[in-house]
Parts: sequence; structure tokens; C-alpha cells
Amino acid sequence: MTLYEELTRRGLIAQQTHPEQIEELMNKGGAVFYIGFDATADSLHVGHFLQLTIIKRMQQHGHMPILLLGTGTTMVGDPSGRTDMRKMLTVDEINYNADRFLEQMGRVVDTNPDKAIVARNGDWLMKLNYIELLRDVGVYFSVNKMLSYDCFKSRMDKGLSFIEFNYMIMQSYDFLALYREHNCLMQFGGNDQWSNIISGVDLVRRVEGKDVYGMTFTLLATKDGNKMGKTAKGAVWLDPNKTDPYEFFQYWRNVDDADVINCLKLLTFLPIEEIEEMEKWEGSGLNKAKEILAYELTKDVHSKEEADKALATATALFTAGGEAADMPTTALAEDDLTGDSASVIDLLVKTKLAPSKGEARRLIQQKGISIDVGDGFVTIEDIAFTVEGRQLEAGIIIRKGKKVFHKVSL
RNA sequence: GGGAGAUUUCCCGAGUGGCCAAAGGGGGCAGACUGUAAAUCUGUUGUCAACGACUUCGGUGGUUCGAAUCCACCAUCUCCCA
Repeated sequence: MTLYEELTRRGLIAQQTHPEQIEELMNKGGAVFYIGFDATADSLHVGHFLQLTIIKRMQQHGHMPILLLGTGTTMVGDPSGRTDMRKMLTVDEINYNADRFLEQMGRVVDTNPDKAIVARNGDWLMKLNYIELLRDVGVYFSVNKMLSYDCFKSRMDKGLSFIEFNYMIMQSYDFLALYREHNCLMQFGGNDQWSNIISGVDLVRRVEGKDVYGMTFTLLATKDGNKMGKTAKGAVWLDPNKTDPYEFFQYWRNVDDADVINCLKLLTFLPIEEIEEMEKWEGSGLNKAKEILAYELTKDVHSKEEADKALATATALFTAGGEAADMPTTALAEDDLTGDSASVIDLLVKTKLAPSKGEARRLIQQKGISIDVGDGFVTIEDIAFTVEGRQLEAGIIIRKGKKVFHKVSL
């Protein structure tokens, strides 16, 4: 099976400008392509991870990726898929974020100079001269056409500032710059990048008279079209300090039945045949598929050790028997105690299981809290319940609802 | 530059002087049912020393016994005209 066939079979390909040429380039090997990453946060998220898996697959087939860090484009801010303007970031913030990106990328793809080119578009975008740019590049952009793109249409009533309107031009210029510098022939990205990508393809054709190609990948979304990788608390980050590996594991362990197979296909490196086999599993059998998904992703994003630990912890907590080694833990200090004990309410707040004491009270009243001081979980019924200092020294486990476990020690 | 309108709790959105910690929906959290799923039903969703108190309705000041609601100024946003 060729790489192109595999991507197709996994349902990864969303849109492409020149299907035959792209397929040919991909099957031949040695193609230079790029994917851009705007440094809008200090960690990558699962959407970025999907792009990274593509880069990895391409590397495995002997292609040369350009990892483009958007140090310049982030100064402008991509309006695609947004209903309001992004927060403006400072140069320092952007550079800091870009460095974090690069660190994290190294865990998924090969960033060695002979296997990948790392570029920062700030290097050329920041040097652009306004009038020159208008004359050299601006002439090729039709405002009428730009306005007809979906990414701008949706902003017509909400308002769209000129800076955001220019984002597309910046991204198009990147393609031109990378084509000139590295003979880069393809740009990939998430499907929300389609209009930015095709305008880059257009620009290179108009300026250089050269056909370059663009392809987008399916966005990671649930069956009913919601973005995946978001929780009430925010995004699911790849940075273990922002989303700890156990939480990361749990996120995937808990996806809807309807989404497991899709996630396996889009995000994991498991052979497609194996996944298609799982597609036949039904009902509670899918539980196993979710476990596989969670394990595979934790392994690919963090490490095999972290994945093993998370799996062992989950098994221990949910099916009993076994050591619950890896779970969020809070270590208390002596002065967190009142006398020689601590009230559950305080513990809930200190562990951040409850944001306020009122919330903590409510949880207890609704029988949502149970505690294991060494001999199994007991539901706490009394708001004034306290835990002894010596019990804390031995370590206790607080359980909130069904799925949230937290260890407390002294 | 001129005119019209908007700004409410996590989000949307009601509320136009006391009955407002503020309807309704969404989302979140918990309980039941389950498969660590979905759907459904129930409870809950500002803070606290909690049948009470305190802080909130863009900001600042004012009117009033009493303001999310009225007035003034400021800020931000949208629309229309130039």
C-alpha cells in the first residue's frame, strides 16, 4: 500500500488542489513539503498532533518536511474559524511559544537537520516593506475573491479588522518564500487552512509560473461536528505539565463510541487493517478500542512508560486490584492541617477537586465524594468529616464522582 | 465627523426602580441507569463563619429610603450616513 493510499483509506485527506500530481510526488519520495504552526499558545494540542503524524508518515517514506514555525504569521493572527479577533501576542511570547513547539515536535517527528528543515516565517515576514509587498504581491490578490472565502464570510457581521484580513497574504507569501528557498512544492494543513493554502498555491503560480500543490486533512471532530481535544477546562495539551499523561489518557479513554474508530484512523500508527477489524466490534466491545486508542496516543505523545503507567492506574482504579501508581497527587504541608486533622472540605479545595468550599459542600451532599484511607472507598455523607493527620501521612485517595481520583499525602 | 443601538453571572439570553444572586436555554458538576459510552430522568451551578451575611449586571460618579434598571461622563463594540 502506498502512503497516498493509506492516507486515503484512513480518511485523512480532506481537499487537494492536484490529486494526481500529489499522489505521484508522494509515491516517488524525496519531496519537500511544509506545514505551518502558529505559535498562539505555549504548548501544542491534539490538532497539531494530527499534523505531526502526517509529517512523521512522510518522513518514513523519505520526504523532507519543513516545520514552519509561524513567528511572523502569529504577529498577525489567523481569523479562520474564529468569531472574534485573537489576542495580540508580543514578540517575546511568540518566540517562547515557538521554542516550546519545537521541543514538543521533537518527540513525535525527527527534527534532525538531515531529516527536517525548521524555519521561522518571522525571518522573512518581519522584514517585508509595506509598499514593496503591495506592489510585488498585493497585485495578485483579488479582494472580491478573498471576500468570497468562507473564512471571511462568517466575519462579515461580526467585524473583521484589516490586520486579520492580511493573514492570508502572509501565509501565501510563506509558500512563495519556501518554494524559492527550498523548492518546496506542497503545503499541507488542517482543512480550516484550505483557503489560505490555495491562495498560496495561486500566488506561486502567478509570480513564478510554477504549479505547486496543496492538500488539507480532516479536522479532528466528533460525529456531530464539534472540535475534539477540548474540555471544559480548555484544550487537551501535549505538554505533560499542562495536561498530565493520566488525564490525557483518560480523555481518549472516554471518547464517544461514535468517535473511537475515527480517532484511531486519524491519529494512531496502528495498521489500518487492524483498525478496520475493530470497526466490527460493537457495544461494550468498543471499550477495548477506547483503551487501545488511549494507550497508543499516550505512548506516541508522551512515552511507552507513561502509557503503561496510565493504563495500570486506570485498570487499578476502575477494575480494582493492582497498584494505582500514577494519578494526580497533592502533597500537603503541616500547616495545611487544623490541629491534627483536615476537613474533607478543605482537602477538596486544596486538591482543586472543588473550586470553592460551597462546591465542595455540594459534592458531599450529593454523595459525590468517597475516600479511601487504606481499606477501600467509603462515601462521605458528613460535611464536617475530617481526616486524621496520621492517615494523611500514610496517603489517602479521594474520589470525585466516578472518574476523578486524587491522591493526598502529607 | 454626524446619527442609531448595544455592553447582564462560564456562554447565549430575559430583566427597564423594591417580589433580583437575577427567568429560560446551553454547557459544567453530582446522583440513578450503564460499558470509565450514548440517550434519558433527578438534583445542582456567585462567595462565605450559610434559615443569615457579603460581592456581582462595561467603568466612574450621581439621583433615591432603595438601582442591573433613572441621570452624567468615560470606555469598548455593531450598524447607518459622510
